[in-house]
Amino acid sequence: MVRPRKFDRVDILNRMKTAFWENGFSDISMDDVGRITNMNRGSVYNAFGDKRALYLEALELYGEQHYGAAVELIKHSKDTPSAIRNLYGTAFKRMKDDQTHWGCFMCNAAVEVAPVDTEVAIIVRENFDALTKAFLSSLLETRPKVADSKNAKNLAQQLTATYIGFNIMARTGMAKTSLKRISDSAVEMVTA
Amino acid sequence: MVRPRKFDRVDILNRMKTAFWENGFSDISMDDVGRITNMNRGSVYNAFGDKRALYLEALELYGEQHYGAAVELIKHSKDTPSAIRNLYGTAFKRMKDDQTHWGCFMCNAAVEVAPVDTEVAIIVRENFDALTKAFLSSLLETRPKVADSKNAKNLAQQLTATYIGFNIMARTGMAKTSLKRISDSAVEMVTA
DNA sequence: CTAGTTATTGACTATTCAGTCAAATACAAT
DNA sequence: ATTGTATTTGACTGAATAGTCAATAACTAG
Repeated sequence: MVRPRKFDRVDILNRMKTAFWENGFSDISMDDVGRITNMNRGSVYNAFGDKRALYLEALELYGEQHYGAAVELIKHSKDTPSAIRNLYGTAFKRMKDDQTHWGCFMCNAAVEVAPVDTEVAIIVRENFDALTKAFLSSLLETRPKVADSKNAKNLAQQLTATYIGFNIMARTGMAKTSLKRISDSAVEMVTA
Repeated sequence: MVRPRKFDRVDILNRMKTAFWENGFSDISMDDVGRITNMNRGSVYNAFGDKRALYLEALELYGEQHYGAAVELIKHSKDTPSAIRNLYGTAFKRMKDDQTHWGCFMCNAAVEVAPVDTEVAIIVRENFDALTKAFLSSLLETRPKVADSKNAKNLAQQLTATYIGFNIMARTGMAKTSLKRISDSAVEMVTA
């Protein structure tokens, strides 16, 4: 009855997730989008709306994938120190796969877009908060002594700030030996 | 002998520092620059070169002012816990003055420009490193027990990461009560 | 007062940008 | 095979972009 789509929506969003992650919102043009997705300009507008809507969907996908995975990883780690090791381990692994240093799309959105787009600001805060909550649960469940001696909520919030700072520093091309210090210190921080 | 300049170079750079800090590089046009500085387009090019050169000077000025001040503040605080209290105290004070949440120009540059401009990347890393060195000196000199029990270099690096994360989160408009947790936890971390 | 030097001015270019649209197309149900 | 419907296409628009330049203005040393 209808002409079928030539493209896979999820595949397109994954490609745009990567592109926006690397280059930000402003430095990706709709011409770039066409090249990256192999879609015609008009088809993109027909399928996704405008550039901002496309960015929003890509960012939400990133959140589900990366922050969702981080929360799960923390939840299923045997205790907070190993949760932190696992979390930073995946970040380091990604830096190896593609010699570039990408940092974190959510953090980039916080800097570039959140101040001028309340919807983006909300998404970013929600994802940060989810990470903090995961740290907090982990502490309360597996490190009650640490949680008690240090104010668990404050500590969880700082662990999120540390993770964000790590990703910003990674994006500047800072040496891995320096980056490693951050995760080591974070581990030490939650080790009774 | 020569026609004198109508403008004060330092004043112009301070204005542009604020503008780039708030809006980033891509979202400030040369028309904006003209409006912000009350300078004619051509005069800007004559005085500063191109947009990138202007951004570089503004960023370097920010580094001297803010990171320079932070390093001095840490150096002249009586110990690391109070250094951290003082550092975050100035950040909170600024957030009060202008109800907006600016975060940190250096962090914004790390995200938006550093990945595509090696000179900016170097400036950003240098400023981050200066902060880390200041934390390290403070620890070694005023908290030798903490420094010894925890690996001071790792800890100093994490304190910088925490500060960066704090500024990114501030830029998303996160509640001050949540932000306060970060600095409280950082203080707790260096309290023997 | 004049000459020499640099700053200012605003109009100009050529490019890039996000977004639009009418026409053509591909399919599947009948 | 025909028809109905959503998708694709590429040319189009108008606005915004960074950067240029020749003419003009302002000052001061002599």
